Amino acid sequence: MLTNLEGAALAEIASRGAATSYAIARVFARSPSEYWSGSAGAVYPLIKRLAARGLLQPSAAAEGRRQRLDYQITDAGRVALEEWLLDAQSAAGMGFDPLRTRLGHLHLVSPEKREDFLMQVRAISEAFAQRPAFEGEPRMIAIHQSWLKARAMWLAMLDAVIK
Amino acid sequence: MLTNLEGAALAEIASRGAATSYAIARVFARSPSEYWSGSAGAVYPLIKRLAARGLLQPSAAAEGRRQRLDYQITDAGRVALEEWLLDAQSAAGMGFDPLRTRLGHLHLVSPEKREDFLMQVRAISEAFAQRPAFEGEPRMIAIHQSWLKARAMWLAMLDAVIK
DNA sequence: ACCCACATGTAATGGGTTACATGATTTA
DNA sequence: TAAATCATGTAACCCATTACATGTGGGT
Repeated sequence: MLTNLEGAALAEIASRGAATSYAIARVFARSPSEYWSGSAGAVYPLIKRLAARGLLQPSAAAEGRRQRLDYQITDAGRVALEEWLLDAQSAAGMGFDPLRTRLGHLHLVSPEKREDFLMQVRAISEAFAQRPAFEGEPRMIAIHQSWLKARAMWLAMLDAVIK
Repeated sequence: MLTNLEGAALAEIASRGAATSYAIARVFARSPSEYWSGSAGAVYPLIKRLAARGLLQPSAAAEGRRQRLDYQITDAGRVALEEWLLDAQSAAGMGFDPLRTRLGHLHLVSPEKREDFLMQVRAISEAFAQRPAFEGEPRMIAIHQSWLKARAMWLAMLDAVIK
C-alpha cells in the first residue's frame, strides 16, 4: 500500500518517464496546495524507500562532475501506482479542509468576527484564484481551476448556513 | 500556535464547557471525515500537552469508583483558540483532498478505467451523502451538508475537465 | 569576488497511527 | 456470567517538518 505522498510522487515520475528526487520535491514545493512542503527531508527518503521496495529503478545520470540519480518506474511500480490511483474508496473520502474544520466552531466568536473572518477567507481565495497559474500541464491547471470554482460555490453558500 | 487537531479539540472542549479526553477522541472517531482517526494514542497526549501549556484546566470528576479527568478551557486557552479559529490565511488553504490528488494523474490509466473510477467515486459520495447524519448539532450537520453539495457540484463538473 | 538558485542529502524533532494492556460498567 | 462497550492510558513505529551541511554553477 502506498501513502498519498508516495502515490503522488510515483505518479509524477511515471508521467515524466524519469526524474530526480530534487525534481519531484520541487513539484510539491511549487504546487498551489500548501499541504505538502516538498521538503528534501520528506522526498529523498521517500524515493529511496520506493526504490528499496522495487517500485523505482535508479540509474546514474552523470551530468557535469556532479553525481545525479534518475529514477524510473518499474513494472511492480506501475501495479502499485494503479492500485493507489484507482482506489475509489480512499478517493471519495473527505480529506482535510482547514476551513471546514473551523466552521463548525465559529459560533464561539462574535457574529462580527465571524463575518469578518469569512470576508477575509473569500478575499484570499479570490486573490489566490486570480494569480497567474502555477507551472504545470494544461490538464493539471484545468483540474485546479475546476476545484477553485467548486470552492467558490461553497463559499457563496456559507452565509446562509453560518448566519 | 495550535495545530489543527489541537485547535479542533480545544474548540470542542470550549463548546461543551467540560469534557474528558475520551469524549473528545470519540468525536473525531465518529466524525464523517476519515482524516483523523480519533485514536487514544493521539488524543490523550494532545490533551495533556494543552493542559501543560496552561490552555486547559483539569479537574477530578470522580463518578463511581472510576477516576476521570474533566478538562475546561482557560482564559489563555480562549486566546489561543480564537487565534487558531480566525486565522483566515490558514483557513483559505487548499488542505488535502484524496480525489484532487489523484485526478491530475488519471491520464496514466485507460479512458475506460478513468470513467469507471469516477463513476465509483460518485456512487460512494452519493451513498455517503444519503446515509443518516452523524451525531452532532444541527449547525454542524448543516455545514456538512453544504460541503457535500459543493463536492457534488465539483464531481458533476469533472467529466468535462477529465474527458 | 559574491550572491543566489540549483542540487543532494542527513539529523533532530514532533506528532499521529496501530496495537496493546488494563479495568469498570452495562446488557443479553 | 459472559460479552460488549466504556474508559484511560502506554509503547513502538512511521513519516513529514524544520534546520542544517555541503557543494555546483551562473549571473552581476
